[in-house]
Amino acid sequence: MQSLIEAQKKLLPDLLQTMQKRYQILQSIRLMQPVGRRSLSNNLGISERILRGEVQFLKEQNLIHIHPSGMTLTKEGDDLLSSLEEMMKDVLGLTFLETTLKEKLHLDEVIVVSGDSDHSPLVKKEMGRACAQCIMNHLQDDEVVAVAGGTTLAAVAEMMIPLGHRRNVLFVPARGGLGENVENQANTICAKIAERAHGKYRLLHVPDQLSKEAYESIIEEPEIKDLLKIIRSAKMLVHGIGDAQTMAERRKTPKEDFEKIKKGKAVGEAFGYYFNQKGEVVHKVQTVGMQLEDLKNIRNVIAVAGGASKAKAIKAYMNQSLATILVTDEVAAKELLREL
Amino acid sequence: MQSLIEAQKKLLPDLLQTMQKRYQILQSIRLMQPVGRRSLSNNLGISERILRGEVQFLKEQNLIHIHPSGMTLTKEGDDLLSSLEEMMKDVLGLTFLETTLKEKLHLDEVIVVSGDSDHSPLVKKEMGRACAQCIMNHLQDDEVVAVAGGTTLAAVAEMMIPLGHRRNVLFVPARGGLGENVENQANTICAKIAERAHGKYRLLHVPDQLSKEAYESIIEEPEIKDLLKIIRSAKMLVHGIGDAQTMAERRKTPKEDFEKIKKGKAVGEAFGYYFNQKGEVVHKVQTVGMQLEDLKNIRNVIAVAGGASKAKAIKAYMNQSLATILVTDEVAAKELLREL
DNA sequence: CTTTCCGGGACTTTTTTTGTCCCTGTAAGA
DNA sequence: TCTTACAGGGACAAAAAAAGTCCCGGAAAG
Repeated sequence: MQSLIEAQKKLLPDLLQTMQKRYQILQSIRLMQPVGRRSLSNNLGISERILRGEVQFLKEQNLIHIHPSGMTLTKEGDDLLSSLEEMMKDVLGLTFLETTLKEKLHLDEVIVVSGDSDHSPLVKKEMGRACAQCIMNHLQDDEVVAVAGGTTLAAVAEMMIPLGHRRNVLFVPARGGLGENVENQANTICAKIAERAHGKYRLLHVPDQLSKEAYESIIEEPEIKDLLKIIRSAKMLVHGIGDAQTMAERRKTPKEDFEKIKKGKAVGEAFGYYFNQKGEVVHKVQTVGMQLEDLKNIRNVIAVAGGASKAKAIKAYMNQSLATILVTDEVAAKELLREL
Repeated sequence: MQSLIEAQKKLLPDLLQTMQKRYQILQSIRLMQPVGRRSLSNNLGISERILRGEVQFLKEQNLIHIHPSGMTLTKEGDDLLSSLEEMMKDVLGLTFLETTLKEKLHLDEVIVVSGDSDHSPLVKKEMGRACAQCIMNHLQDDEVVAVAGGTTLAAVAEMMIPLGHRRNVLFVPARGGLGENVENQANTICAKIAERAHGKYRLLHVPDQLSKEAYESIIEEPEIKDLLKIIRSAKMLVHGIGDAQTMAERRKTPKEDFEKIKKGKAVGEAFGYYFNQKGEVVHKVQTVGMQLEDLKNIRNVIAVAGGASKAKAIKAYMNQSLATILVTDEVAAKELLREL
């Protein structure tokens, strides 16, 4: 197989290029459908005219459907895209990144999508799609899935796919409020994911920034107590990884905590924990729900994060070696590999 | 692998076409090197200008070398071509023909080259090349190879490759004169093959059309007797298959034999034996050397024949099921398959 | 009912491909 | 030694394909 590609490279050097272009177009259509030429060409950075040519071609191949409301993938196009996925990973060298990272980080699985999620929202969506697919691959009947917050998880939620045959899956937020905006809160995302997956969900309504006393009293509430128990029984946790400073700024972080994070030289953040380069916890947001020490009991801990800006954060978090699966993008993967 | 090709067909429909074109050009250069643009374009049926473009491309890819004396394959080009061979067989569906024929004809091996040797001398050469390669694949040290005559075998001789590491291989003609012209006689071809292979050879000098008495006396000659013994010890026989009528006409066939062939409804011929549709021998040219009944003792009986015109002859001969390997071309293979 | 996208038609410009003609150099045969 | 045939390649025009530009009618959403 590799030799075929090598031979083809020799015999048709621009084959790869063209193939990749069309693959990306199909991929983008899948992510944005139904979508028009203009917005698509904007997103892909291709001139509209040239995209039009490609679109016409794809239409002739019966890979896309053209509506007055926009373009959609046909069944055939969707199938083709699926079967193309692993080949393109090979072709683009993503398979190499995946296997190497998997070994070096001692993970069960690494998924790398092509591109840079810092620069293209589509790549972030694609990462979300890959993560959604990954969740489904590991999810079984009657299981609880804990979901964290953040913009990346929002992308996962947006791209979530139905549970299909899986029965009785419950989605819960991993932890209480962390000071995020509503759209990035674990609660919001959890609900959205569950809806898209056609699964059940329960939310954790606790105020942000609890005082010690309030914290201790709230965890005694029967309803909360019950839910916290469920959260700790989760078989799967899905969370993002953020740059420490960015996260601290985005959230309504109290001054003294901010100083603590700064002094501790935190570089990464995940579900309320701030890590320094060595992976040591320098600060944790005080809230209910899943705690770091619970992670070792969870079968699948899926971390999702991409973009060159997050490479350091990912690396720091990986030093904790609590995650079992990493979903990332090309630039982050390369950056990670460069540093290891 | 097949799915990759399928996907590529969808995404780049003219990929196959272009790839095949360039593959054929490379293949033809290999067969004709050193060769100029004009003769090459004539042979390929491509306009000279278009070939020129391709040639330039291939040069830029370092696949061919351009000399004042003509174009040659570079090492890289030759390697590429070799590794491309099996892929193209897959792509062009020749693998399917090979495996199907192999089963239906109960052979050890079937090799199908692309094209029609009736219409293109290059295809005949390619068949010769494939046969030469095949011979080498099965040949071992200290073995005797018996070689028949005919135009196809002449092509094999022309494309013969050196023995390489194989030691002490002896080439001998399979049978005595069959009435052919010099260039198609087993003796001539045997010598040529041996020379090209850098092997030894011995020739069988007996007149055509022997009378019974002459036949019986000649086989008592010590030198002849010795050689005949060697011929019968051959581990490999390489022969062509001809259309009965064509062969009878080409050779100086006596009237009564001609009638016999005609009345027996012979359709095929191989090393002096004429077969009817059922594979029954209706006439044999009286001469010394290998006889039909000796074939079952030979490890590798390689039959080489191509072109739609010979499909019936091949089929007839295959009913004898004495051959172990068939080297043919695409049209003959398809025709054979259609009839089976 | 208006606004906003949607696809697609039409035309020009640009680039690439292909056809045509001719030149110079080399190698083999006379 | 000279001729001849065939090698590759340069140059340029014609043709075709691709890309840029502008604009239109129609469906859907607000």
